[in-house]
This record gives sequence, structure tokens and C-alpha cells, in this order.
Amino acid sequence: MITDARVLRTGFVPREVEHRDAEVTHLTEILKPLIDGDPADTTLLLGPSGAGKTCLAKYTAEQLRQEVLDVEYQYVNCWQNFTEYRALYRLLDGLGTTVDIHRQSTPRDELYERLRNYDGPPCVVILDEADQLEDKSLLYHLHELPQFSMLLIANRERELFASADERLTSRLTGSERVRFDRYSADELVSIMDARVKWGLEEGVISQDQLATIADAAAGDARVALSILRTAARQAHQNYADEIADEAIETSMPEARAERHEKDVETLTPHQRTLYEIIEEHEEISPSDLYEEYKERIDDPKTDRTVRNYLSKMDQYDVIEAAGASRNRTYRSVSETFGNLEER
DNA sequence: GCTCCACGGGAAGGATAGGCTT
DNA sequence: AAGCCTATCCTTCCCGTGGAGC
Repeated sequence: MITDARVLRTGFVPREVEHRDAEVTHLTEILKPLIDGDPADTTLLLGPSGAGKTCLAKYTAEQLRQEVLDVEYQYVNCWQNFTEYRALYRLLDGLGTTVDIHRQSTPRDELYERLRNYDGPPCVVILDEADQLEDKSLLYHLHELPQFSMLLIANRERELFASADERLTSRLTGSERVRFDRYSADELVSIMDARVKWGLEEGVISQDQLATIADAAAGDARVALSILRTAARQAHQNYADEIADEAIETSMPEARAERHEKDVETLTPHQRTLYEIIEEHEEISPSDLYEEYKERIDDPKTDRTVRNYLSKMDQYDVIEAAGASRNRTYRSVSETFGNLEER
């Protein structure tokens, strides 16, 4: 059934990127100065999730590295490393200059000093989900350093600039942009098809089935591949020769919820209580939510702290905050699952 | 208008953790 | 081994802002 599990994984970068020729050309053009050892402009990659931003960034950087020996690239996911310190550490770690740095108690300035003194080959820094960075100073500092060329990945420009101060904004407004649209159903099918050829035995899944998955994924390649992977894994465990339609059906909600569940697991007991209350009510006003929270838990946190939790959980899509000011309500996301469009 | 409610920024202080010095 | 130092992270307190409803 499964011949190569790697190609179905989310982080996999294929040998050829499909349906993104224009974007690849554009990005390659932007990075061209690196071939002569000159810095490239900071570039924003914008578009909805699953549109191929991350994949294409890695792909183009890798291509460049193979063409020009003297170029490095580093990938940092800012969703996972959302503080300035962690993202910075992650970057230095990738560059191999953290050998003698021991996690904490090394001043931030010291880390920046290392970055400044970096004398390796020019480096392309891919900051994925850059809008998730709480503090954008890292972007500012990196922008100043000629050894580093930044690729910033975000859904929307507005979100990226939301918490940026003026000097950063003015610096970034002039930068290059590569925009991504959602994939069409046909494109998704051919993307999956390519992976199926590499990763699965012949004839385990039909074109019709791929089309069904593509439909359900609504233009999001990550979701499509996740459904495909889940269905294939299921068939594999059942020693089936081919993937059944039912397997695809059951994989859909599972694949969509995959990320969601992973996020729920990381919640603290306090946050989890909030989450459960919201799940039970499906929709609840802030004051009711807080009252109920206070009843359920022994030493409740202050309302301000709870607000911090809630906004974080909203960002992580664990819950949804709807409406502003007086008519704000919190609701469970499973209610609105059908459309993952926005965000 | 005014009031209520909720949001979220910022400052301050505590907890925590690791390195360095003695 | 103990104590000091310095960093982040979390929580709380204070407060300005802004929309909804009267």
C-alpha cells in the first residue's frame, strides 16, 4: 500500500513544484542578487493557508543552494517559536552557532551579536507564520543585516503589520511581494496525483476519489494531503489493497481536526476549563464564561488573565471570538468547521 | 450625551531556570 | 554547595478606548 511515507507528510518538499511557475520565477528573480553574493530584498509571501507558500519558499531556497554553493537557508516556524527570543534562538541554532549558548540567561544582545558576527555564506531566512511573532523586533534587526535575506510568510499583510511599529512598517512597505491564491480543485488533484505516484502503490486510489478529496479541501493543499495521508494509513493498517470511499469519508473530519486537537492538548488546566465551558455552551458571553470558570476552578485567575488566555486560544483557532465590545461572544470552532476559508 | 461592558496595552512584581562566582 | 545574577515568562493591576443601548 504505502511505498514511501515521506512524500505524504506535511513538511515534504517535492522535487518539482506544480502550478506555481509564475511564483517560482518571481521569487527566483528576487533572490538572484545572492548569486553574486549581494543581499536580496526582504520579501513577503502572502496568501491563504495551504496555498503553497511554505513549500515554495523552501523549494526555491533549496534550488538556489544547489545552483550556488555559497548560499545557506534557514527555516523558522514562528507559530512554534512565537517569542522574539525563541525565534532568534531557533535561527542561531540552525546556523550552528549555539554550541556554547545555553538556552536561558544568555542576554538577547549576545544572540544578536552572534547574528551580526555571522560570517558564513549569505543566508536566506524563511520566517513562516511571521504574523505570529509577538514582538517584531527580530524582523527589524534582521532587516538591518546584509548577510541575511528574509522571506516572510503570512496570510495577510494586515496581520503581519498589526503589531509592527512605524519604523518597521515603513521599511517593509517597500519590500517585494509574492501573492498566492487558493489552488483549484484540478490543481489539487494533480498535486495529490504526483505524491500518490511516489508514495503509494499503483491503483490504490482512483481519480474520482482524489477529486472528492480536492472538493473537501476547498483549495487547501495541506488539508488535501492530510486527508489523503489519513485514508492511506487507515487502509494500510487494515491490509486493504485499495482505499475505500468510506475511508476517505471518515478521514475528512479527522484530518481537519488534526491540528485543532494538537493545539487543545497543549492547553493548561485553566485554559482547558475555559475550552470545555465554551464547548458545552457552544456560544457564551464573556461575563457568563468568567462566572462559570470561577465556579469550576479552585483558585481562579483574574479576568484580565482569562482575557489573555482567550485571545491566545482565539489566535490558535481553538475557540472563536466573535463580535466586538458589548456583543462579543466566544464559541466553539467545531460549529463553524465547514469554512476554514478565512485565516 | 451617559453608562456599562469588554478589550487589550503597558508596567510591575513574582516564579523559574540556568550560568557564574565564591 | 550556596548564593548571586540575569534573563524570560506569567500574572496582576491600572487604565484608556470604543461600541451598544438607554
